Amino acid sequence: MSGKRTPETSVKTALVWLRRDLRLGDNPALQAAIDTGGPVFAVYVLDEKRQFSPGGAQKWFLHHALQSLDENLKPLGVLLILRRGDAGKIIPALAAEFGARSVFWNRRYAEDEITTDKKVKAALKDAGIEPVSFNGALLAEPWEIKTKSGGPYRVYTPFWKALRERGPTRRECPAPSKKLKTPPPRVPSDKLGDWGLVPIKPDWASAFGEDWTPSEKDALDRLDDFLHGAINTYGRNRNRPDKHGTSRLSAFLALGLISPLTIWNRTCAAMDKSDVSGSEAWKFLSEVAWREFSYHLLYHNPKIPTEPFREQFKSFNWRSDKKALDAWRRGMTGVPFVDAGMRELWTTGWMHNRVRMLAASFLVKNLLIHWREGERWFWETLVDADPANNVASWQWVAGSGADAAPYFRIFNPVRQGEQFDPKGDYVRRWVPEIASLPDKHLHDPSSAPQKILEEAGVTLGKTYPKSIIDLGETRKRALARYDAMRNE
DNA sequence: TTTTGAGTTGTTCGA
DNA sequence: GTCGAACAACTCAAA
Repeated sequence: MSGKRTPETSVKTALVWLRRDLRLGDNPALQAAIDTGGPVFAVYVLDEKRQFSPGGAQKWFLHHALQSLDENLKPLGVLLILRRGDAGKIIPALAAEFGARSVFWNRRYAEDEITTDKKVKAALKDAGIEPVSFNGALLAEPWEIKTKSGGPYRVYTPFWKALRERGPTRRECPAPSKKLKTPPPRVPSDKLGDWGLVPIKPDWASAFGEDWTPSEKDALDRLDDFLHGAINTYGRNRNRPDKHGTSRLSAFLALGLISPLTIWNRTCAAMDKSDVSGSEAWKFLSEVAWREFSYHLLYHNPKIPTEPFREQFKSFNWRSDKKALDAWRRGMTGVPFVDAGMRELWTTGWMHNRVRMLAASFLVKNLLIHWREGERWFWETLVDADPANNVASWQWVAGSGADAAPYFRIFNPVRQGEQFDPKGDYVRRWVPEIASLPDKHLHDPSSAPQKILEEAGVTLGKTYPKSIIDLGETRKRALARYDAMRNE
């Protein structure tokens, strides 16, 4: 080593460890690091061995988000350092190398993440470096919302009522704008391009760029657009995959390019100016609150990423069926609404929420395949994969989750299609091989007379798969298996 | 302690 | 086509 990288001892160097909070605005850890007045290093560590390390699709998003973050940090004089490996070792080592007085981060809530953070905390303390953590990810942290008897909520509606009454438990902090007085010295960083986050061959993310511009600015623009448009029809159109009825902010929330508090505050401001219908806006915020509820569940029930929330589901008799699982993943089940969703997911890294529910229901109820298989696939293919949301939502659909729907509520993808994609625009877009079928038969090609199939150029089993299961029979089978579990 | 009302997102069947 | 009931019981949260 040629000399010390350590800055003057009179200057307090700060390190901010960024994770799923890749933004400047409303970032308490970054703000605190900058407020120290000394040089600031920002570090992102990629550790693919960890449970909630971004999956394939999210890596694409991450690549662009880091690029954009770096561009935003530069004018402030904050250096973004990229490292790969065990954060438990890398962060304390870097802090020591920089002669940092403090390390700042925003808290995480999954058991595996908490374990890593505790390890880092202990190592820093041993080295005489101060670890400082903040709430940067939630409106209220899991220990801040309690039932009257002091425990965590296990049902959404009373949780939402309590959260709404309490409101966010911290203030939004503005994006830093002043250039730092003492920029930190240059430090080696991994090259983002070397991480291989963006697929090359095959380039399955080729179409992602049409839907996503992963930057903080794009997140704020999306929110702004939403608050000037779709929010006023949110209640009606949020369930319509054939329309642009949602905010499409999930991917930005998942990697923290925007905070839920910023969403909350700007939505409330739009309501106050009475530009926006209150009932529609509250409906939107209640969806943001579902994310909060999932985080609270995950924190208070650390085993739910792998174990059923409801104990009795431990004995549920899942099927294993590689062929069916594969057909589901590829969007080749022969059930148009399910296939449309699974193809949208593969092509764009995102799937409309209504379709997520019925595609998930199809896997766990009609096919009786374990929700963890679905959870794994979604983790790999969603740009918005979120440790809490993904797990809690899959368990909800499977019936093993908190506040689960009664088991007898089994989605029928044909009925759902008729209801939420009535003109078939969504299915025709993603399943073009049956696009010429008339509306009446589009969601259930097997119902079409041979003549109509021929006219539409559809040969079931050839140009488009025959449905791999009978919806009615598999529904009965699922109910029977649920009964068997209950009677054990 | 006991009681009471309620619980994101559905489907089918029969009148 | 439309409507209400049945589908199961159980657990949660608050009074």
